[in-house]
Amino acid sequence: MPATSRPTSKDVAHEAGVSQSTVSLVLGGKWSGRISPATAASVREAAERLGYRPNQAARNLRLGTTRTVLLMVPTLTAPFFGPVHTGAVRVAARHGFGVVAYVWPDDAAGPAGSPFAAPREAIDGILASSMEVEALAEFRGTPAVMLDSDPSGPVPTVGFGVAEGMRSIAAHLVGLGHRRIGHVAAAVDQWTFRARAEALAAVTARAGGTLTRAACAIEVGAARDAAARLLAGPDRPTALVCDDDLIAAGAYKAARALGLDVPSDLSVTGFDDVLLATALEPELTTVRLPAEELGARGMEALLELLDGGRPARRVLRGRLIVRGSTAPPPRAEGRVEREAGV
Amino acid sequence: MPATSRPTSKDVAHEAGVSQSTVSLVLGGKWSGRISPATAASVREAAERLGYRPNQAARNLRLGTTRTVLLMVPTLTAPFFGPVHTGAVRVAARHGFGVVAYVWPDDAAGPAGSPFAAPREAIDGILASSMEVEALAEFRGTPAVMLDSDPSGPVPTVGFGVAEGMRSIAAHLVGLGHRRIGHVAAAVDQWTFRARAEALAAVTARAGGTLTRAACAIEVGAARDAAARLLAGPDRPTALVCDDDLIAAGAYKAARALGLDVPSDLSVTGFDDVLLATALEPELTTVRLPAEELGARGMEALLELLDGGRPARRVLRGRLIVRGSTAPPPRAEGRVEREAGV
DNA sequence: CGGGTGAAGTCATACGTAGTACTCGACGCA
DNA sequence: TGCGTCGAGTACTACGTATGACTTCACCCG
Repeated sequence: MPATSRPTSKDVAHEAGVSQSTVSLVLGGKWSGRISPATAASVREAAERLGYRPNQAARNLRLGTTRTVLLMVPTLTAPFFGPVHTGAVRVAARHGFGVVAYVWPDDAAGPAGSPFAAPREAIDGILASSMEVEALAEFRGTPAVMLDSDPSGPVPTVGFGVAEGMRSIAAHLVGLGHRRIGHVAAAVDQWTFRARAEALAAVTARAGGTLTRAACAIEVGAARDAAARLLAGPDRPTALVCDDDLIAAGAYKAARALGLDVPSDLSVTGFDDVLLATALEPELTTVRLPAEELGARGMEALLELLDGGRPARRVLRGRLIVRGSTAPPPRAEGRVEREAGV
Repeated sequence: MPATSRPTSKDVAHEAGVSQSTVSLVLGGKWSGRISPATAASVREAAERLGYRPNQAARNLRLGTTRTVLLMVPTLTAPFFGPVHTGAVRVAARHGFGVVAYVWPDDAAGPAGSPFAAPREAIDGILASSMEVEALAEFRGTPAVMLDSDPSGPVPTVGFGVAEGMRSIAAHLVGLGHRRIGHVAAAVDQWTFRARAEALAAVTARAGGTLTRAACAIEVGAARDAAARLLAGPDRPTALVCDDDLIAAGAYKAARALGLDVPSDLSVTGFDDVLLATALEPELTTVRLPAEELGARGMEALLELLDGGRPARRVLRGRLIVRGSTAPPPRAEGRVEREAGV
C-alpha cells in the first residue's frame, strides 16, 4: 500500500470548482469545443497545484489496456540483450508504455510452470527477441513482434541482415586468401544461426573453399573446446568464423593453447560487436549489429501493431568491422589488401 | 486493446451457478467456514474450464496496489546489471510481482524530463542499484531498497562487502610481494567506489607500500589511457588494481602497448568477475560479486518492506578468485605462494 | 416572442474485483 | 413455540477514470 494516498481527479475537480468529468476531459485533451479555455486553464492549474497524477490502475481498467509490453529475451546476462532492452524501453517510454522484461529461465523449456511466470494478464503486447515463434504459443491472441527471427513466420518481425553480415565476413576472409575455414557455430536451433550457417556455406562453396564445423554452447569454455576440435583436425583451418563474439573469445583461447598467433597463424571473426570485441587482444574483426536500434525499431513496430496498423518489416543492416584478428593466411597465395567496408 | 475479451469473475459465477462474490471469495482463498467445500470445488472447476484469469487492472484498482516494482539501474549494457535484474525478477515473480526496469539515461542527470520517464504512477516500490540516495528524491514516499550503496543512509540497503573484497585483493598482492600499487579507479562518485578506494589505501599503507591513482570512465578505452598514465610515471607500479573488470581489460591493453607481460612484468586485478574476466588472456584475478543474488536478496528485502516489515540488512560477501593475471613482481623480494581463498 | 442552435458543462454509468454487511434457512435449546 | 446461533451464500458498494447522453443557458433569427 502506497504511503500517501494521492489526489484523484475528484480532488482536482473540487479544487477547480468543476466536475470530475470536466477534469477528465481537460486532462485527456478531448475538450476542444466543449470546455472553455479559461476553465481548462484553471483545471490544469489546480492539477498542477495538487500534483495530480492519474491513477494508472483506474485508467487501465476503464480503457481495457495496460500500457505495458512484455519483452522476452533469452537472457540479460549475455552482453547482447541489455542494449536491446534499453532501446525498447526508450521508445516505449516515449509513448507512455512500460516494459516488463521476461528472461527465459535456464531450467525450463518455456515460460510455463517456471518461477518466472510471465505476467501475462497485464500486458498489451509482446516483443520477443531471438526466439522461435513457438515460444509465443501460450500467448496466442496477444499482439507480438519478433526480433531477429524467421521473417517467414506468422508474426511480424524486425531483424538484422544476418545473412548479409555473414556474407561480408566470408567475403572478407576469402578476399584475404583463406580457403580452409572453420565454423564455430552456436549449438542453438534458432533462425538467426541457421541463416548465418547457410550464408557462410554459400560463400565458401562459391570460392571453392572447404568448410568444417563444430557446434558449442554460447559460452567461452565450450567455445574453446569446439575451436580446439576444429584446429586439431587434419587440414587445419586458417580462419575460424564464430557465430558470436563470446565464441570468438573461446577461439582465441584454443589458438593460444596451440601456440598459434592471432592473426598471423589464424584469423578469427566474431559476430555482434559487443563490448568484449574491443577488450580482446587483438581486437576482434566482427559484424556490428545495432542491438539498441533493434529494440527501438521492434518496439515501434509493436506500437504500430497495437494501434491497429500493420507494421512494415524492418531489416537493420549489420556492418563489417575489420580489426586486428584477421590477416592473410600463412603462406598466402591470395590477395592481401584489407577492406574496410562491406 | 486486447484481441479476445477474457472471461471475468462474473462469467465464472454464471458458469458455476453462484454469485460473483462467491467466486471472488473462493479464488481469493478467504472462504474457510463461509463457503462449502463442494461449492468451492465447483467454482474452481468452472474457473479452470473457462480459463479465467483475474483482471490485474481491476485488482490493482480495488486493492490500491500494482504488484509492480521499479528496478533502477545505471545501465543494462555493462555486464554487471543483467544478472542483478535476473535475480530480482526471479524473486519478484515468485511473489506475483512484476519488475519494470528503468535505465538511467546517458544524457540526463536524473530521471526527470528524460525520454525514459519512469512510470512512477504504477509502482509499489523501488529497487535502486548502485546509485546515490538523492536519485530517489522525486520518488519520496515510495518504499525503496538500495543495492550496493551507502548503508548509513536513510534507506534500507542490501550490499556487498566491497571493502572486504578490496582488502582481500590488496592482501593478495601484498602477499605476493607488491609494494608499488597503482589504482585505476572508476571516475564515478558512488559509495561503492569510495569504499573500494579507502580499503585499498588502508591495506597498502599498512604494508608500507605506495599507492598511485588515476581515474577514468568505466570503459575500455578510457581505462587504457588511465592505466598508461600510471605506468608512465617514475616509480612504475608493479601491480594495477582496477575498480572493475572492464577497467582491467583496459589495463591489459596499456600493458601490452608498453611491451609489459601480464603477469610476469605487471599484475592486474579486476572487480566483479563478469563474463569478461575469463575471456581475457590471461584470465583475470578478481573479486566475484554475486550479482544475481544481490538482485534476489534486494527484492526480498523490498517485498518485506512492502509487507510492512523492517528488512534486516543483508551483506553479501565477495570472494577473491585468483587466476592468471597476478604473480610476484619482477625481482620480487616478497613471498611467492599463491593463496586460493580470501 | 417562440423555437432553434451552439457552447459549456454535468450526470450517470461501466470497467472487474474484493470484501463488508446483509439475508435466509435450519437447527438447538429452553 | 420462540429465540438465538450458526452455516452458507448473496447484494451491494467502492476503487478512479473516461465518455456518451443529457442539461442549461444565452443568443439569434424569422
